[in-house]
Amino acid sequence: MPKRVDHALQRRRIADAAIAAIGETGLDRVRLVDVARAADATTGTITHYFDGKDELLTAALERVAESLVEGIQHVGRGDLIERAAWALPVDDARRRDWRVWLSFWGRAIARPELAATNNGHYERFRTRLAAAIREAQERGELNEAVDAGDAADAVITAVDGLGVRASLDPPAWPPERQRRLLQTLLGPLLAPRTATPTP
Amino acid sequence: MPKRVDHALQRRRIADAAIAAIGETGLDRVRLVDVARAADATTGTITHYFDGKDELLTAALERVAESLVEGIQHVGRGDLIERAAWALPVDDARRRDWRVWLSFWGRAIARPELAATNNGHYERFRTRLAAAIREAQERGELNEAVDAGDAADAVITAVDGLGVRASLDPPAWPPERQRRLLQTLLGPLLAPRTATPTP
Amino acid sequence: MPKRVDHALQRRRIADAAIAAIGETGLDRVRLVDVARAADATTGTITHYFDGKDELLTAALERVAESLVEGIQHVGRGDLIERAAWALPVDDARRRDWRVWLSFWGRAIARPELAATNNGHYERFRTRLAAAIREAQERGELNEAVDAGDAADAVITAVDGLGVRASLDPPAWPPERQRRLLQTLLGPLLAPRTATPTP
Amino acid sequence: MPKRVDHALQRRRIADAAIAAIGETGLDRVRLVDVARAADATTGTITHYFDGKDELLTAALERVAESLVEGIQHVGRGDLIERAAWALPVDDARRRDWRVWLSFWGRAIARPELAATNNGHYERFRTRLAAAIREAQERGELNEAVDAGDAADAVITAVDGLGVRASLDPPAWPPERQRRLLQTLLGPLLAPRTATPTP
DNA sequence: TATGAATGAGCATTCATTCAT
DNA sequence: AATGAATGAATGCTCATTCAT
Repeated sequence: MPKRVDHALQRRRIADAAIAAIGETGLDRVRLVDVARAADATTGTITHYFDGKDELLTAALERVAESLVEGIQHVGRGDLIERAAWALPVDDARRRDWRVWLSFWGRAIARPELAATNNGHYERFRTRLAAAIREAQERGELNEAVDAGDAADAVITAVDGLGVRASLDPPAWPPERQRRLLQTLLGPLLAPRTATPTP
Repeated sequence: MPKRVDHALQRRRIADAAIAAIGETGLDRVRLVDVARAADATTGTITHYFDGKDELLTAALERVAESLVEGIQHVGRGDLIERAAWALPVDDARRRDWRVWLSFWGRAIARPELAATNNGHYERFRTRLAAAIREAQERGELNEAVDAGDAADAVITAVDGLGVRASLDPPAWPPERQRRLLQTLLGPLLAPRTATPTP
Repeated sequence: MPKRVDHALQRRRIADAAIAAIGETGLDRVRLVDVARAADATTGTITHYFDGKDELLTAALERVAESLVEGIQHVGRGDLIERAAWALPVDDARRRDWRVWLSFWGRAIARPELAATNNGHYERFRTRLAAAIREAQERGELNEAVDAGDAADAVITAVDGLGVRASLDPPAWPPERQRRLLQTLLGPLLAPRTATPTP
Repeated sequence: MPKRVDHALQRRRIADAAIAAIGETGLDRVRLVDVARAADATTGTITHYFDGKDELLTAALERVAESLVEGIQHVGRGDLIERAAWALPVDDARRRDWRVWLSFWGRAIARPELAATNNGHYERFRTRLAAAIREAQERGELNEAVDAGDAADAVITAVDGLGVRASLDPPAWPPERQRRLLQTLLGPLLAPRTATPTP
């Protein structure tokens, strides 16, 4: 009887190895062998599960996006800003994801398909986030004067901006500082109406 | 005597060509020939002025950083948020710069020297920005309750986050939408104190 | 399972091809493709077995040194000078080795590591030779008045000097002439004392 | 009035610079710029005086050969072996010449014209040397039993063999050791017959 | 399935040579 | 005569991909 292998599982295993390798070597420099080594496999095996390097790399990106979405969902309910803070590069796993995420931006710049994938992810983030914001507004937890879609964009923007900065200069951006700046940025905007100006 | 050439000028010319080529082809894919073609020169000429591809590419990054700093300074005084908006990918030149800037982040991830250069630029942005904010606060134009350094970080973060998003999905982010979101994000934070809650 | 290949054997095969190519084209002009062609392989394959051109070339040198040492050992016992003559460029194989050997001298001139390798080989030649000479002296076959180390140096010097000359002008130096000159040079020095003429 | 330049002098100056550069960088690695720098000129100037790199390099070799011949002649008369010893790499100038000389052997291996030039030099050395030996034999200073041509070959061979060894491992071969070995090698062969031991 | 040897296109880099000034 | 900017051919090296076992 031939060795029974879970195809999907193997793909995930290798994609994770790719994430590790990218974080280590950089997206522009990872070789298939690097990924192979990280997956404790050979390049031949990788080719067996992925149709070329590009597909593998894209799979790695998908993995990161998934992990982000899943993660945020599991953070459970609670203060919106706190939940958003979970996505920042505040621990090793998150930092690793950010390094990959960031690298793909540069790549997407000149590759419409990649950009499209990326934008799709953002679309999804935005939709979910807007829904959550609307609910919170209805519960009176957030400023109701702000359009939920705009607020979602604001959150995404703040997280992205912070993610970039902290990913490139981790020593200067310990988790606490990241959280504080996120609060500084989003607090005044999202705070319940009573905090809003009265002309 | 051979043709007299302004060395520094030539370097700038070629670095600009590199920016164009990167914006076109992507940092990870530009070949020296692409830059050469864009500069109306040959690879040999490039080697004459730069010590290899890496040096050329880094010079391109420097050029972008310069152009950003210079640009912002020339925007003249006026509303701080308006001035910051100038740096967003709102026109062709700015979009081009952002494409390059963004690409380098992915590269810097795995190259400490590049990351250091990048962080140096940010340090400088932050310092200048904080000074400007402090002045504005003294003139009563900005919320004095916010620490100038924190405010500077907030502005940078917002601009970066927006830059990323708009660079990867330009059709969805016309200049007006970018400006509006920037205002949404930073307005509440920087608005003069008098505008702050009263009841 | 992929084709099973003896790594060491392949390296030897390719190194031999390099020797052939060097002998043909000259050390300063051999290209990787030349070696590849001679080995009936591609440059990619060579890179698979050697870490760059330098390593390949050095391996070729090692191979020549080995073949020389082995060869001399197999010549079996007998007259010392006759055995030394075996190392001269007197047949195709030996001529080929000499062409390579010679070429490396010029290279070693400006590369300390190469010079060191070279000197290491000489050290070994000298040690073995001196031992052999000492034994022969004890058997009364050689002049006992000469220090074995000095005699070894003399033999090496004579062989080298002749090797150079004959390698660069083979038509003028048929094997017989080489052997005769070697005998002329070393005979008087090594001949048993009693063999010296008494008028 | 245009600058008056001694064409031949300039050629010599540049050829000498080439010798220095070769000794420094190695024949296989010298670039025209290296020579230019050593000559305190530019590559353009070199092209002006030499018809390409090959011609320059060959001129350098000629220079070395000349300097050797001239030198030996100026050593004046006296013991033949002592005069030959002058040509060994025993001082900086001689060492420099040897490095160049040696390098050309490797090159000549695969270039018949170079080999021919080289062999021409040897022919000349041999002729002169044989004449000197014949004279010395007539004066009774040298062993008359040896053919002058053979003796000349012996001297050349010994000097070459020693030159190689000492050039590649100068620390191990101080002038004194070189001279001693030369004496050891050639003494028994050239010594006047009466000087031979009689047990 | 998995392996890893072999391939070969792609590219940066080096450098002799040309030539306008 | 001299300069040095510009050229572009030559070549080593990298690495994704293929495929026999």
